Amino acid sequence: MSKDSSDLSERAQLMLRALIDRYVRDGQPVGSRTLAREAGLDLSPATVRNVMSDLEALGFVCSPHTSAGRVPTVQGYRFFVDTLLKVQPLDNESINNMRLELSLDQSPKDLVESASGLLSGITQMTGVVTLPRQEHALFKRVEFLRLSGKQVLAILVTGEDEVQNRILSTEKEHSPAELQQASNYLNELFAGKDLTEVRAALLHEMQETRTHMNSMMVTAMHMADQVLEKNQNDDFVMAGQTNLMGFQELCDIDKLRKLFDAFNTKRDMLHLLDQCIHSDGIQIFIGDESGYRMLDECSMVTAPYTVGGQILGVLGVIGPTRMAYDRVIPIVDATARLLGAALNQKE
Amino acid sequence: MSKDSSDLSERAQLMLRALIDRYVRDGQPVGSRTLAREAGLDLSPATVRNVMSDLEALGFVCSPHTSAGRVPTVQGYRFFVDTLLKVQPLDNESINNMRLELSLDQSPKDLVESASGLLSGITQMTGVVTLPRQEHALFKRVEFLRLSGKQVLAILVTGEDEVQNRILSTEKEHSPAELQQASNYLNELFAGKDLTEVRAALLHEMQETRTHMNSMMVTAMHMADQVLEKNQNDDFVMAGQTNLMGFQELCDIDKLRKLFDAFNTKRDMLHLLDQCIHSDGIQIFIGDESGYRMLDECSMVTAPYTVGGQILGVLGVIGPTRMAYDRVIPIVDATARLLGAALNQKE
DNA sequence: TGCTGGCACTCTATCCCGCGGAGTGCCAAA
DNA sequence: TTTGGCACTCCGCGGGATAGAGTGCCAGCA
Repeated sequence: MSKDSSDLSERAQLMLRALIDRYVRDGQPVGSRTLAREAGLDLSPATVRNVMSDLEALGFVCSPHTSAGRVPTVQGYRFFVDTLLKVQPLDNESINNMRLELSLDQSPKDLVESASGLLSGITQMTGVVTLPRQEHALFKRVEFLRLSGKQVLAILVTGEDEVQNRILSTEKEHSPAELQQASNYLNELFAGKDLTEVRAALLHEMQETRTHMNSMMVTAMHMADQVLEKNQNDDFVMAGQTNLMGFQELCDIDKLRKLFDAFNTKRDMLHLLDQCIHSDGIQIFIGDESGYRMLDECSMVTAPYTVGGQILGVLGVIGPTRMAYDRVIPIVDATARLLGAALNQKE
Repeated sequence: MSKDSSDLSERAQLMLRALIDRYVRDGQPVGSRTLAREAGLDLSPATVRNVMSDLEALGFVCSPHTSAGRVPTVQGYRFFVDTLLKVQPLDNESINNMRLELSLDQSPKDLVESASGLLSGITQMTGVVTLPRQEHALFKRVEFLRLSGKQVLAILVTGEDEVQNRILSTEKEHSPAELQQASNYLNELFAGKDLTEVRAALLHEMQETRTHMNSMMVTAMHMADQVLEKNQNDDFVMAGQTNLMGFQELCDIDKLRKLFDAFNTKRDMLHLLDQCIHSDGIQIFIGDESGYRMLDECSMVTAPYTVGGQILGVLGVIGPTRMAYDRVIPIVDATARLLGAALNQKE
């Protein structure tokens, strides 16, 4: 038999799958006797041991100590996920229940909360969902209100009545009439475009036609620029963090603390989630693959969610490396679809 | 010696204080020998034992088992806090550092975050701060923007440029001109009043002068009512939850989980914090005094923060029952003052 | 009357020991 | 290639034994 992992004997693959199945179920190292019974291959423990030895040589399993059974390694899980895994499709009832949960009349923010709650509720692990990016939302209109002094309140209405406001500091005081002019000008110019287009148009206008602009237009452009500048929706929502406290592999207070600290570090989490937004399907980080130490004992299964083909964000599940990938993957997948659909109805 | 706790012998009080001091420091039951050394009373361990026996009879201390030292009970801490405690005033440098942290140009929301971070950072426990109530904020103006259909965006500007917006559903479609009229009317009527006054005036107007109102006024009133109705700022910010993972008394995964779940239950936490907002000074819940099971092993020290004599919210620290109250109390107190001051500058 | 030293007692934590169970690796036989 | 057998290893557990810490009580002393 070749030592090349790419054509592992079918029997060995079966055993690896059985071993992971079993280990995922009860978290104990799996011995040859158990596996012989479990794998359904009608082999003796001794034979199983030989196969296990091969799998160990390939780095797919290892034993915590001499006389314990075997445990899957990160490479083992990886191989399993990449080539052995058969996901269990979700039954319609579950999907309908999920759809129901996401179909109530909710704002995008609420939808994201619900989705994250769903993920953690169903998987009994931690759910995470980024807020939808606004880049491709439609510019509907902008209004400016004069506050005190040089402060101006900008109100940006996008998509289907999503509202954001920012307070701008202007160089001089503007009269309400001036502000009205500015907003009229911008609304005419940009109505119906999406925010990236608006941004591009803005840049273009400011560079090319600077000479043809009167002062009102300059002001308007300048304020619009400020409004769009801060328009990064870099945030996410988590749910069910405490679910992870139930797993023995995380019962160590110290690991747990690192993990929770990581959860609270927005910057790192966003960076991690950002890595998933570009792959256009399910993405799986197993153990230390994420590159973040605090997630060493954890895996993350993510999927981007889209509206009209545009990726708006990512969602996923974080749990111990020993998770039921075949169950989690379709759940993440379905949630991403349903969230996309729910957001679509709003927009 | 009388058994009445109100006039515990001075010596016994000294010992109780010494015991709590010591126990707070290292978390181990305190024995008679240690205490004899510590209390500075030049007594033999045997004498100390007699006093301890009295303290135990009074319910101020107890021993985890026959041959362990003594540990303060909730009643012990309570008596200590109520009558023995001498708070250590904060040195000016610390206060200045804190003031610095809160003096940057920040929105109220950011200030609250900073305050909560301060509390958790300095005490190495968990900080919690409610968002400032808006009830006494000044009504500055309101604007209405027509969105699609019967949706109207209401923008309420209060205090020093605090902005809130709500989306209202109206019964019929209003033209921009109608909305302008309505906002003009309300702005004239309410400018400069605080929100409770506005609410009261609104109620009064709607009941008394209904007959004299034209339809525009009715609309305006109705919309104002909707705007104010949802204006409850029921939220809080926590920081440093993971700090609590460091304490042995909470190393039990199960307790920890209950605690964290409690933290995530907004409703309960708000209810708890609400109980503190009415007492006009430092409030201390020790152990099960809060009435919430999940906080049984925890204490909470809170103080309301005020601007111009009005209580705007509560802040505090949550930590193990075994906390250095004499250190925590002045920190909570100072933070409340500083946050009040910082908010005052903004308003 | 209050303080003290002494003494017996109790309870815990820790180490060590021995043992059974589970599982492995290797080997020789089928 | 598979299998049964066998020796070996390691973990986990229960059972003393022991040391340490601390208590309660008592009798003596100021």
